[in-house]
Amino acid sequence: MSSLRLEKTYDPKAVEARWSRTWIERGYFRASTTHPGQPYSIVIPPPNVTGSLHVGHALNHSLQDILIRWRRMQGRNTLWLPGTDHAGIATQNVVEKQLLNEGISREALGRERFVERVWQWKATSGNTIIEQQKQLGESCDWDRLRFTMDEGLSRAVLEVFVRLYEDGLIYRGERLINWCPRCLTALSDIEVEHEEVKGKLFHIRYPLAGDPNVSLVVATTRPETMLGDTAVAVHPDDPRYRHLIGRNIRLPLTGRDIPIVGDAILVDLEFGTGAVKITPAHDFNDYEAGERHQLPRLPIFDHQALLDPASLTAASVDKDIIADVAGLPVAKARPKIEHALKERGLLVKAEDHKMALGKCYRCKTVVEPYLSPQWFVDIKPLAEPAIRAVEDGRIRIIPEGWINNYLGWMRDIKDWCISRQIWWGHQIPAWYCERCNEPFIHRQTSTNASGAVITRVTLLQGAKPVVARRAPAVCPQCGGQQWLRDPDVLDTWFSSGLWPFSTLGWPEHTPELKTYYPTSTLVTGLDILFFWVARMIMFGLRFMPDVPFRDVYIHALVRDAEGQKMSKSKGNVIDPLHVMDQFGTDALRFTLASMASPGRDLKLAEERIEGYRNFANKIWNAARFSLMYLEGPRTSTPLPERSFVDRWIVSRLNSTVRTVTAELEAYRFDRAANVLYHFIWHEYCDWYLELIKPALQNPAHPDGPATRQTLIESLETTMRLLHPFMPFITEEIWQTIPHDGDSIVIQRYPVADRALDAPDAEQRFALLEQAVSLVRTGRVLLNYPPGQQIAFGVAHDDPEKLRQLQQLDSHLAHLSRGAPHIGMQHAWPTAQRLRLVAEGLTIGLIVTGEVDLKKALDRLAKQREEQDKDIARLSGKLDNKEFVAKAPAEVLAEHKDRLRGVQHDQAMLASSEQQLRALLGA
RNA sequence: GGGCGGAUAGCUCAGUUGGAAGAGCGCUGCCCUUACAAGGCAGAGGUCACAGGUUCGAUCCCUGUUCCGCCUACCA
Repeated sequence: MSSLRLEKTYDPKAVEARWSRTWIERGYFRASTTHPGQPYSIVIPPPNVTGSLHVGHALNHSLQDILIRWRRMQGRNTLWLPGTDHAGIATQNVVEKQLLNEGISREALGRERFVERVWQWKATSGNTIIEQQKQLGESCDWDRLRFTMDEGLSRAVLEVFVRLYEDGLIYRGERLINWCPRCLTALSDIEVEHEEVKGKLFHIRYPLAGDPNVSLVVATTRPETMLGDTAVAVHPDDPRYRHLIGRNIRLPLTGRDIPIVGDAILVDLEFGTGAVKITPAHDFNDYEAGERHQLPRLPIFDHQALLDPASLTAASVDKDIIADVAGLPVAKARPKIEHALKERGLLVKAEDHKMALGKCYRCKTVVEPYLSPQWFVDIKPLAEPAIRAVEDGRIRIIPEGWINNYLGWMRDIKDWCISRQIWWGHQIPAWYCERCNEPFIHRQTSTNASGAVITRVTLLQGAKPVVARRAPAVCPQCGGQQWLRDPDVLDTWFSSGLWPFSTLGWPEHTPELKTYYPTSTLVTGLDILFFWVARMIMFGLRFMPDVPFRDVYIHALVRDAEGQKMSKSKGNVIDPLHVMDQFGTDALRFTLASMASPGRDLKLAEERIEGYRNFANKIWNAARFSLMYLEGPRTSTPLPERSFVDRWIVSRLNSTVRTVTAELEAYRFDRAANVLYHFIWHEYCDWYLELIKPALQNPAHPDGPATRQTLIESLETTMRLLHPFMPFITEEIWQTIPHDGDSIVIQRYPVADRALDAPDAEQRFALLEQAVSLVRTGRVLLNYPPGQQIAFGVAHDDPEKLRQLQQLDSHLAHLSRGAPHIGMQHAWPTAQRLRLVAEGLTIGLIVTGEVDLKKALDRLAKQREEQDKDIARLSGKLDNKEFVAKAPAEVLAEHKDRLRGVQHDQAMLASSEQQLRALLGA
C-alpha cells in the first residue's frame, strides 16, 4: 500500500530515489532515431566534468527537463543529450592546486603524468554531477553521455581544426594577446573580465633629445611600461606640439632616443596632456599605433609578467634602474619606477583616475598584454553567416532583447585566439620538423624550487608547422623524421562550439545527426552567449551546414535573496542538493520554473522553496482526499448531464491546460507554473473539493457516482499536466490512483478541448463564489462566534440570477458553515423569521451581484415598516456597488469603506425577539 | 564612452495590441472543521520612481530627470 493512503505529509526522499532509478532502468528517456514522432532535441550545456551541481545548473536543467518531458508526453521523438566539458583552464587549475597541496608543481610532474593525473581526477569526481542531475530527475538519454575529450568528439575537433586551417581560416601569428601571468596562458578577449578600479594617471616629463630644456609631458596609468616605449604620439592638429613631430625624445631612465609621431587615432586632444607614450609590446592601442608607424616592439616583461633583465638590457635601460626593478612583477615595479622618476624631477603629477582593469576569468589575476606567437581563427568569414541566421529568423533568440546584444558583438568580432599554453585539452594538431625549424625552437631549462629540472619549449614566430590529422612521417622539405608537436592546446570553447553535432557523431553521417540536427531548443544562461552560443552557431553553419538549433532560450542568472551573485567566498550560496534534501526536488524545480521570468535575474530565497514544498504537500493531501472518497460506484455520465460543479472544474481544468500549453510554447515557464499553482490550490482544492464533499460523503447523494468519476479524471489529468514541472510527486500519485499505463512519464500530455468548456457553469460558479464570499465576510465582520448558526438572506435584482442562487442554496449553506438557512430574506414572511429566531439563529442579509441597491433598500425598508417601526434606520448607500447598514456601530465604523453588501439585521433581530416573546406570552 | 534592462503592496515579482491595480511570501484577526495547522476563512497594505506630453482615459505610448543593475569598450 502506498504511503499516499497513510501519511499526512509528503516525504519526497524515498519517492524521488525510487522513481529516478526506475525511469532510467525502464529506458523511458532513451531516444531512438526510428521513433515515429516529430523530433525534438536538446543538447545540454555541458557542465564542467569535475564540478558539482549549483543552483544555476538546477535552473538551467529544470527548464530543459520541463521542455523535454512536455514534448515527450506530446508524442514527439525526444532526445535530451547529456554530457560534460573538460573545462581546460578551470580543471587544470583545480588539479594544480591539489598538486601544490602535495608539494608538487605541474612542471615537476611533467606533461604526460600531469594529464594522467587530471584523467584520474575526472574518473573519481566526474560522476558527481551526473548523479546529481539524475537526482534532479533530468530525463536525459544517459546512454548517450558525451565528454568533450571523448575519442569521437576529439576527432571532430581535429577535423574542424584541420579543415579550417586548410581553408585558410586558422593561422599562427605573433600578436599582442591577453596573458594570464598566473595560469601562464593566452586568453581570448572574452575570457578577460573588466573591473573598474581606482588607479593613478601619472604625468611624466619626457625631455627632447639634444634639447633638455624642451620637453613633452605624457600621461600614463602604467609608468613601468615606459622602459619599453618606442615613440611618443601627439595629435597632428595640436598647435601645442605639432611642430615637434619628427623630432626625438630622449626616453628617461633609458637614454634611448625615440621619435615623436603624429597620430590622430591614438591621441585624444581633450584627454590627459595630449601626448601619449607608445609601448607597442604591452598595450593594445600602442600595438596598433606601432603598426601604423612601423615602430619596433620592445617586450620588457617575461611570461610571468616580471620585468625581464635580458629584455631590459636589450632595451638599453639605465643600469641602476635594471638593478632596482629586474625580476619584479608589475605591481612592485610601478612604485619603483615612480620613485625613480620623482628623484629625477620628471614626475609632474599623479592624479586619481578610474580605469578598467582586465582580469583572468578563471583566477582573477590581472592580465597582461603579452606579445607571443599564438593560433587564431579568422573569424569574420564565420561570423557573417552567423549574423544572417539570426537576422533572418532561422535562429530565434528568446527573449528578443538579446538579439541586438548578439548582433552587436558578432559584427564587431575580432579574431579568436584559440591556443592555450596549458596541458589539459585538445592538443593542437600541428607538427614542426625539428631540423627545418631549429632556429625557431626555443628550449628554456631551469630548476625549480623543489630542484626539478624544467624544460620550457617555445616555438618562435617563423616556425613552419605541418597541420594534419596525424603526425607526419617524413618532412617533405628536408626528409627529416624528428617532429615536435605544438605544445599548445585549444581553447576549451573550441570543442564545446562543436557540441550540437560532435555529440551526434559528426564527422560521420549518422542517423542521429539526420534525425536530431538541427536541435530544437538551446537553453542557456546569458553569461555564455558569446563564449558558447555564438561559436556553436558559427561552427554549425560552417560544418553541417545548418543552424545548430532553432530556438535559443536565454534565462537569467540566479542570485541570492539580496540580489548578490552567489559565490563560495561570500557564503551566500544556496546549495540545490541541500534544498532538495530539505524541501524536495519537485519544490525546487517548481520554484525555479515559477521564477524564470524573462529578462530579469532571479533572486532566490529559501522561503520561496518552502512555499512550494507546501504546495507539493497540498497536492499530496488532495490526492489522499480523492482516494479516501473513491470507494463506491463511479459512472462515466456524459459531461452535460453532470452537476454544474463537475462541469465547472472540468471547464477550469481545460482552460488551465490551454494556458499552460500556450505558455510553454512561449517559454513562459513562470506563467505556466503560476497558472498551475493557482488552479490546483485555489480552484481545485479550495473550491472543488469543498463543493463536492456533500456528494461524496452522503452515500445516497444522486451526484455521487458521477462526481467520483469527475474527481478522479480531473486529478489524473492534473497530474499529467503538472508532471513536467514536478515529476516525482505526480508519478507517485498517478501510480496510486486509477490509471492506464506503466508510467506517467510516457502518458499523453493533456490537450485542450472546446467541448469541455462550460461558460454557463463558470458563470454560475462565479455567482456562488460571490455569495459565499459575502456570507463569510459578513460572519467575520460581524463577529459571530464560531459555533453560532446564522441565517442569511440573499437578494438579487436579476430574477434569473436570483433563481440560480436559490438553486445554489445547499452549496451556499455548505460553504458558509453554520449558515444553514439561506434564502431570499426580503421575501421571508414574518412567521418564518420568527421561526428562525426561535431556533436561535441570527439573521443577516446578503446582497450580491448587480443588484439595484436602492430598490433592495426600499424593499427592505417597506418590509420593516410593516413589521416594526423601530427597525434600524438604513442608510449608507455609497455608490452603485456598496452599501452599509448601521449596526453594530463599532464594526461598521471600523469597516465602513470595506463592508460590501453586508447588512446586519441586529435591530430586526431584537425586534423579532420581542415579537416572539409576545407571541409566547412570556 | 556606447548599448540594454529595471524602478508596481513590507519583501520577491506578474501585469503584450492603453479601459475600474494582481499573485506568492510576510503581516493582522478568528478557527486544531474527519484531505492538508506545511492547513482553512477573513482582512490590512499601493499618488504603479519623478516631471512633462499624446489621449475621453496612461502602470502601459512619447520626451526628459534621478536611482539601480547588466553587457560592452583601447580614453593613454
